[in-house]
Amino acid sequence: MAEQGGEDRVTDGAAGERGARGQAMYRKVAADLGREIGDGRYDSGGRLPTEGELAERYGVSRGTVRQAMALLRTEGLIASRRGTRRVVIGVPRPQSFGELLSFTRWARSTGEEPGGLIVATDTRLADPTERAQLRLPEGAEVHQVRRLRTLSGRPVMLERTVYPSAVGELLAGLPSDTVSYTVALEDSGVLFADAQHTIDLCRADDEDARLLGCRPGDPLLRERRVSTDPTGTPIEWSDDRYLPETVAFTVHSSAASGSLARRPAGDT
Amino acid sequence: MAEQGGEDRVTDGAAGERGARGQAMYRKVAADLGREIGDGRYDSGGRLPTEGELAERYGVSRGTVRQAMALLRTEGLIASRRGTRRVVIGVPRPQSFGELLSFTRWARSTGEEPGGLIVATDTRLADPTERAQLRLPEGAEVHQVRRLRTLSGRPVMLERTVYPSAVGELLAGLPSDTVSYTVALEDSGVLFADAQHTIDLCRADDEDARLLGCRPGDPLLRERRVSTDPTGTPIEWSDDRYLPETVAFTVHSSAASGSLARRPAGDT
DNA sequence: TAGTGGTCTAGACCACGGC
DNA sequence: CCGTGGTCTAGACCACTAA
Repeated sequence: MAEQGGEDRVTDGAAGERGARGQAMYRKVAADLGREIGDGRYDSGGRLPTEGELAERYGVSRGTVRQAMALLRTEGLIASRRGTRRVVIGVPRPQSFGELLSFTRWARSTGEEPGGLIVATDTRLADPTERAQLRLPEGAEVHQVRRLRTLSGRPVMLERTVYPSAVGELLAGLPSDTVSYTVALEDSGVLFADAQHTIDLCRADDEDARLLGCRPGDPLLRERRVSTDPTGTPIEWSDDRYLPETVAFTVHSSAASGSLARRPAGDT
Repeated sequence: MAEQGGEDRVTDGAAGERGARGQAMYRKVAADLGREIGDGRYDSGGRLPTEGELAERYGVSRGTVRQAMALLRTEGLIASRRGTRRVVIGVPRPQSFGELLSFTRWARSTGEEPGGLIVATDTRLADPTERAQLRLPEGAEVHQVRRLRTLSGRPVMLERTVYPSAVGELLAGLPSDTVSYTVALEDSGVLFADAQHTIDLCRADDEDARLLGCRPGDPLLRERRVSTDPTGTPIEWSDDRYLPETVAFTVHSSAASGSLARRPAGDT
């Protein structure tokens, strides 16, 4: 009767239902509840079923239900305290991690047509900042790509991304009309697992202005990001600058965990 | 030998060490490891001890160690996969949830002297947007406060915060020189548990310009936020506008959970 | 093949909220 | 007082990585 599982694809044969794609049971429970919340089955502020009820409904133990709840909590859908049932505090954000890292995926999810015009590519020695961000040794090379990103033909963002040479070599072999480097990398087995973002306001330099169609000194919303693969190895460092009125970032934070922070302006 | 615990203050008598302030054991383990990571005891990219080692070191079960690890993971300090030890991918951010919501706490943590000049207060019927954000019924009243925030006397941010009337009444009774409303509210038993933030770029209106000392139309970094208490009830809705070069926001996101999202520009 | 984390179970006691 | 979530234990099997 033991019910164990891998993250993907399960040999199965064990008891219990399983998510359609063989996902872990706690993920299925979380996904189901998230969907129900999104469908308005619970009012905002409404009470969820108890752990015991859910455990019985899905035929799992309380621990598994709690794992599902922890997921929903970090996603900002529910709040919980001892003594009372969990309550709904938010709706599912349709944004996946993939859509956050990939301009192409994000654009498509909003119904727009993404485009990318390569402005320049460059392979050279990493400077000290790049070495620090990508955790590279002295003398290491990096591959830089600058691309103008468009939504339905309209310039929206200028992207300057630096990759370690191993990743850069994969990119160099891609067809020149590749829209999404992120997707291409994932197809090559380079998986994105974590990212650290810094969001602030900056001023357009000459290149920004020329490509985005604004004037030097005009304000831009800047997102800088270091992404790492599942082994913790940095695989990209990017500086993305958006024209005003094109994008907003949303974050959930909670006393329980907290991934958002405010910092004095400065570098990195 | 059972080791259970409340979140604060524990009757104790049970086996095992406890954090100095009677915190849960898994929080102590997480805090210890976070400190060690911050002290450079593990290289970035370095491997952590195994679950078993940590369980033995602290005299707890593997489940408790895993709870601690889950915390460190959501905080962006470590990455983990099946088959290999966890690795360090980040350093502890000194920002607590409280410092994120309270300008005063944040300023002090950076060594600056925070100030707040009340520009206006207002009690009136909530407009439809405010009712939606704070989940108030038609006809409900809100209390609005506008304050100019300063760092060491220098204007930095203009804060427009709307509170439900119950909270507003608490604020109305405060001394006029109260620096931190957030701290005052917490002292009154109004606790902050969750917040949903939206970060984008906006243009200074006439009031912004007059108070912040810039010109109308100048760019500002805007953070809008709805905070809820542990019961899931919204307790504030705020629109904070920062002068450029004063602040940056940092966020960690991961494939496992994800609290950051990118959205097309628009309302809320 | 051995080491290590991912998933799950079954049961226990406790703290808190609300009736 | 009772319902509910928070914390913890002890043990199990599995999937994945690396030697």
